[in-house]
Amino acid sequence: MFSQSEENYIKAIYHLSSVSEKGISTNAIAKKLETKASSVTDMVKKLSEKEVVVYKKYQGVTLTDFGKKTAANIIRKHRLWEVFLVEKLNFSWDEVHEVAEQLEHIKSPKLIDELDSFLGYPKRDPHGDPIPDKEGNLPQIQKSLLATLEKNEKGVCVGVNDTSSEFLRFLDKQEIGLGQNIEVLDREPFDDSFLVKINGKEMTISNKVANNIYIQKN
Amino acid sequence: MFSQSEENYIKAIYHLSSVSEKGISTNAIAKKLETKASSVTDMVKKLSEKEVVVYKKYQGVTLTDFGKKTAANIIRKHRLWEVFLVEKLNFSWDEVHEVAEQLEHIKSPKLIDELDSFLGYPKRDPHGDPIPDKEGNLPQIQKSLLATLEKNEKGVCVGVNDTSSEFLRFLDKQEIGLGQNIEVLDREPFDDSFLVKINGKEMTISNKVANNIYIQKN
DNA sequence: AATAATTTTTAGTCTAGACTAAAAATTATT
DNA sequence: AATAATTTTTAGTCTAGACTAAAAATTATT
Repeated sequence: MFSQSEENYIKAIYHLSSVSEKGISTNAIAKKLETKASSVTDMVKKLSEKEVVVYKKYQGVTLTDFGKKTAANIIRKHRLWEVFLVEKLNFSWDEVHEVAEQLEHIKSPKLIDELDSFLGYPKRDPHGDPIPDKEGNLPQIQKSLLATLEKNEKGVCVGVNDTSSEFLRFLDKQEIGLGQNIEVLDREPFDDSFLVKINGKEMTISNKVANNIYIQKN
Repeated sequence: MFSQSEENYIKAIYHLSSVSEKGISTNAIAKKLETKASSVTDMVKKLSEKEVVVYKKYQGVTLTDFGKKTAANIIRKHRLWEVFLVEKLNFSWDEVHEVAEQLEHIKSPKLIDELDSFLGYPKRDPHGDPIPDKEGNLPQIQKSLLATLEKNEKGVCVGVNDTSSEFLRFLDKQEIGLGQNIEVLDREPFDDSFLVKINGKEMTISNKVANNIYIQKN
């Protein structure tokens, strides 16, 4: 059994691992968790004791298989709760994150199994991210950043990179959402912006935005 | 905003207050929370600082109006989550307590309002206890312990005193549940047991059990 | 290769919330 | 009313998890 604090570290390391592939630095973890590197060093030693991570001084940290499974389980809970909030409690996708941060720490296997069943075994959370199964397997869908599409390529919006309320509310305002068809009509070299057709509507999209929308090509 | 620990103290004091009416002793609180009186003294000073309780050394503790409202809010959350677990997630009434103990600490007014609405604004939790409204008002129904009924008195089972899984599972086994009609056919002076008819079925009930079932007389 | 800059760890503190043992206050008993 | 028993508080510790400042190690730069 892990404390909330330990769980937050495990989750942070997991998320950082999916980007960098090799040892995660204490600094990177500190930044993600808005804490200090010295606090991270302490915690990482503790997690190493508990066989959650492998840690060698000055070498950064990697999750063990046990650690990965633990992380997947926390993320499973987080994402299932997000689905619940949006589908059942009228939350919008930009409101769910901080509540799910709390709910993910609730300890009860029955609760989460029943919730999964109650929600109809959803495969994705409201931001398009896949929900790990009970064993911690996370179906990896292949998706591309909108920013990587060439002129005339088409696809469906399947996820977002930035999940901040600011970005999500921006998408709502632009009426951009999951499941919509997107076609790149043109790319503007001057500012790397995109002329796209989203759900039949033409619009210009900045490079920053294009770097935060995931597309499944078709 | 209160810590989980502070919330647990507030809740404990609230529950003890409904029994005793006057200053709650640190010892009583310690017993309820399975901690030591010295720890309680410390916490009670802190809660007094925060205007949640009135505390005079050696005089016990009483909740302020603010404290009562805070307590009612925690209990509201606890009981709404219990309804959710039973109605939506197939928990039985003896399984909900410890999960609700965790869920009651989740901080999100929207969450709890939406949950209330999603559940259809329930008035009672699965054990028959009333759910405080948003303002902290708790509709007090008048109910009597089965043990206080005279021969030939009748009523409906509306609640339980002991909410331990052991007792609740015992009631399940005896097929005794909320909403059922109960009639006292006879009282046995020898062991203070009761001969009752519950839902048409005659049975003998010990004094201990009769002291843990609430009846609304009719 | 030596030095400078950066990152990471160590050593020492702090706070919340628990604990034990002893002291102080209250309540019960003679 | 004095003493005994009980309850409550105080004083001092401990642990988890945070922090700062300094030391040590690593990495980058000349």
